[in-house]
Amino acid sequence: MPEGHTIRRLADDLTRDLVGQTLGVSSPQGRFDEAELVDGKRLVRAEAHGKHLFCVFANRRRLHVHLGLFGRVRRHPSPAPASALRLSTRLVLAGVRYTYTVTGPTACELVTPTAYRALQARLGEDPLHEAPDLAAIQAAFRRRRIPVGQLLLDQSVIAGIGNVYRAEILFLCGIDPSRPARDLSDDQIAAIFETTRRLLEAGVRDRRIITIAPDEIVGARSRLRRREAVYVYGRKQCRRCESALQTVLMGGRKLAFCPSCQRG
DNA sequence: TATGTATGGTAAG
DNA sequence: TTACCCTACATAA
Repeated sequence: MPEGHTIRRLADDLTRDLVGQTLGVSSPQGRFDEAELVDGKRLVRAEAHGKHLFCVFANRRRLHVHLGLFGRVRRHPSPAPASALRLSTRLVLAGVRYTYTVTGPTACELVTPTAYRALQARLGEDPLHEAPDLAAIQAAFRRRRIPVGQLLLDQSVIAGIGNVYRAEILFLCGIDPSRPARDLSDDQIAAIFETTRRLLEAGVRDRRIITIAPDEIVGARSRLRRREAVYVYGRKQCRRCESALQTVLMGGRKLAFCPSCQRG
């Protein structure tokens, strides 16, 4: 589930459902023992930066959640059914009408202002934020000779891209993933950035990753299977030209690309 | 029941 | 680069 769009959507949902309310905060699993420090406090704000979620409480405590690869968030009507509070549930945020539960996160902790600043400092531009700095991204590309396919997963450059979006962005921009980042033109970097923003925004709206053009969708969007919703990720053949896709391991993760559509 | 895989990240070597 | 952490689900046996 979790690339940048998921977390932004989650922050928006929490803002709508829980902000302004006094929350019951607990950890059935017991591994988030700081829960008691914000239990019974009013939630003031929920915000996303890349794949990181922050919840600020009225007592100025700040909750940091990172879902990692396995983390999942579920929303239940309050009071949550007992099945939602199973032993693997790390975090419960219980509001008036809705209760959110989190399982399997990489991080679920209260952060000090210092730790928060350190975290922000190593996160790059979030394309979903108000005024992202394109020039800073272009400068970051210039500094690196690693393959662009590897750079796109570096959260200190652009925050929020994951393995699915990486493959789709490079495809849509027609860029060979192996090209050194510093060799890309400013226009290509700008195109990568604009494509990232467009896809993430669509992901927030759709609550899922759909990268194909609207007019390519046949039938109901809800019945669109994941493999049919993308051009290259998880596929064997290019959705556009039917060429056999190539797969490389880049940044330790599988990356599929179309040798015919991505020569630039 | 066991195995493999997954939209992520950190820390050790 | 590798090992490791976190959970759920699909598929194999």
